[in-house]
Amino acid sequence: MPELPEVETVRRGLAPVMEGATIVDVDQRRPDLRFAFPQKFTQRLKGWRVASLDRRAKYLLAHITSGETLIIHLGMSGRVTVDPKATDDQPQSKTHDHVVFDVDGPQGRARVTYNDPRRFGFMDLVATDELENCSHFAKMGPEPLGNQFSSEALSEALRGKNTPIKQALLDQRVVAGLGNIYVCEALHRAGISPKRQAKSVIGKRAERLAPVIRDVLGEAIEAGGSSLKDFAATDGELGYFQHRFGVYDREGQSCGICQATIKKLVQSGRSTFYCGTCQR
DNA sequence: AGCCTGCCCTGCGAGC
DNA sequence: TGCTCGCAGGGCAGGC
Repeated sequence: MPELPEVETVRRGLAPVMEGATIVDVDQRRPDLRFAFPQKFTQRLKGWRVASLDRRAKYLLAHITSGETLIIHLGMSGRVTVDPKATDDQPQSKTHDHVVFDVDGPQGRARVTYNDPRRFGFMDLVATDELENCSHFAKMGPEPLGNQFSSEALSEALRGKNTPIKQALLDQRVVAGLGNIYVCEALHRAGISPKRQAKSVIGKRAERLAPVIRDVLGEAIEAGGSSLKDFAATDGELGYFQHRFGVYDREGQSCGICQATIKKLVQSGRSTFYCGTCQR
């Protein structure tokens, strides 16, 4: 599911109930998701407070007063919901509710539930001052909405890459947080073919692409993300950026820019949607 | 080192 | 109606 805008939408929904809240209880209902949970997962969380809620690329970060950071990755189908009214009496539990956090914060008690049918998601605990060097982030590229990201930084990261630009943008070392949807959308807006060699996206093309990546992500965050099958915000609200897709999942429909028919191809096993007329 | 493929897992829609 | 197949937003390991 979730690319950067969806994870940011989740972060914004969680922040009011999680930030400053004490983790009263953690119910870990299985030994693993995609990976095993870290050792003594629940014990390392219980009783501590969440200092702040953060995000890096597609990863949700809860900085804990113990000095560790809880890392949550939603994989493809992970979903986090908040039930502010939940009490200890008979919470209704759904299938694939794998972890339940009971928190007590400025806004009172709340139950935060992690649900993930495909279990491609995972959680980890890492020392907060080692976060940048941890395995998840050590090689990761710049945040596309941050100051480190620019057309110069982008063309530098793409320099010499003998791979289609579509695949290069999915590489989290080039820019962090893009997934299949927003790569397709950004390339369409920038008028760049997904098949173009990454190393040729320099100069004017990189100057078009970098700002467009920011725009697409920013607009998607404002729209509450894109809800295809599983994504929803923490309160169950659906995002609506999917209604603004220029190309994604629009094969056979007409391009909003030039009216040509949107095409689909498969690149390294993943669907690419594009306009063969205005993307060059 | 860079690049590619396959795979982890469940659910859902299309097609027969 | 009921099955089988292909495909899905991500990222890792193992191959070349």
